[in-house]
Amino acid sequence: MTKKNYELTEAEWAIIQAVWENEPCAAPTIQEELLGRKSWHYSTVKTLMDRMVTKGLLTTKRIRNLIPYRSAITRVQAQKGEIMRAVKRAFDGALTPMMQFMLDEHNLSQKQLAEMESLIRKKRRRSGVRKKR
Amino acid sequence: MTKKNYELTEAEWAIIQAVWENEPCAAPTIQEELLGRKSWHYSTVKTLMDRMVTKGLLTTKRIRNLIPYRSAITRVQAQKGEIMRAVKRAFDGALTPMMQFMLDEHNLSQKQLAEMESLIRKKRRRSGVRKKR
DNA sequence: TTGCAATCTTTACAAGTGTAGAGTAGTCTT
DNA sequence: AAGACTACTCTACACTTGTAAAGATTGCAA
Repeated sequence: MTKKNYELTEAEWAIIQAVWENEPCAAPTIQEELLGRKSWHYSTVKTLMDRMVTKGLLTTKRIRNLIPYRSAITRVQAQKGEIMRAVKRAFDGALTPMMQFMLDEHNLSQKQLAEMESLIRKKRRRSGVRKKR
Repeated sequence: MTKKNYELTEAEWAIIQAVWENEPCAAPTIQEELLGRKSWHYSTVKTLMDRMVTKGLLTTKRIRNLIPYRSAITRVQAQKGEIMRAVKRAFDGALTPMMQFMLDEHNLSQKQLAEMESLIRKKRRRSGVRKKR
């Protein structure tokens, strides 16, 4: 069971998002894709991507003179990592306090609150029946 | 209106937590306080703290040979910063999706869900009356 | 007043991160 | 086959972060 926690840097987030939407894809694709948001030169993007391969965030397999990249982790994994990071640092690892904080500190609209509520209700009903996975 | 977003590093979190609980306090105090969790030497702690002063995370005012430190930001500000960081990077800045993700991906207990629900309900009632601050 | 203990200052260094220039190697076109 | 493209490789450099040793000060105790 892999429980590894991925913590991406700002730049890595930018890259991997582009990869998720284009994989398999070569570095030039990503560089172009990112233009506008990030004005990174090709070598910048390539360097970042290669480092990400080393870290296990992306994978590659050379095909002649082309190196297609793929993501090695899913968006969900990355999102989880980001949340874990926050909860660990700022809330002593306790998720509920973090969620309560969010409810308190960010004023959500009536509609958002309503959505959350129905979501929770659904969840409660389900988890009453289902065994913890 | 200052809306600055503070993003602390791991080490900075450790330090500032100790400061919040002891301020005003000198560097040696913090170093001792942290022993056990972090086996940092005095100069390590002092360096970190001084850098944090430069960054505006702590403040000081020398009194003879003593330099008492105080936090320059509140716990809530720091927590907000941490959350903002996550929501910006991983959820495109949208808070509700992030909360929904948390509900979905981390299986909270019945009790936790119930707590959340009542919290939201309370919030809804209140925000129905109150003007958005 | 001398010395010791407590505290602070200065300097350093390795690893990680953001950023990129310059050069090399396949490939396509004429 | 030579030139032009395209994609890749290598190397570098500044800044941040974690970590700390060694030296300078200050204040109190004897």
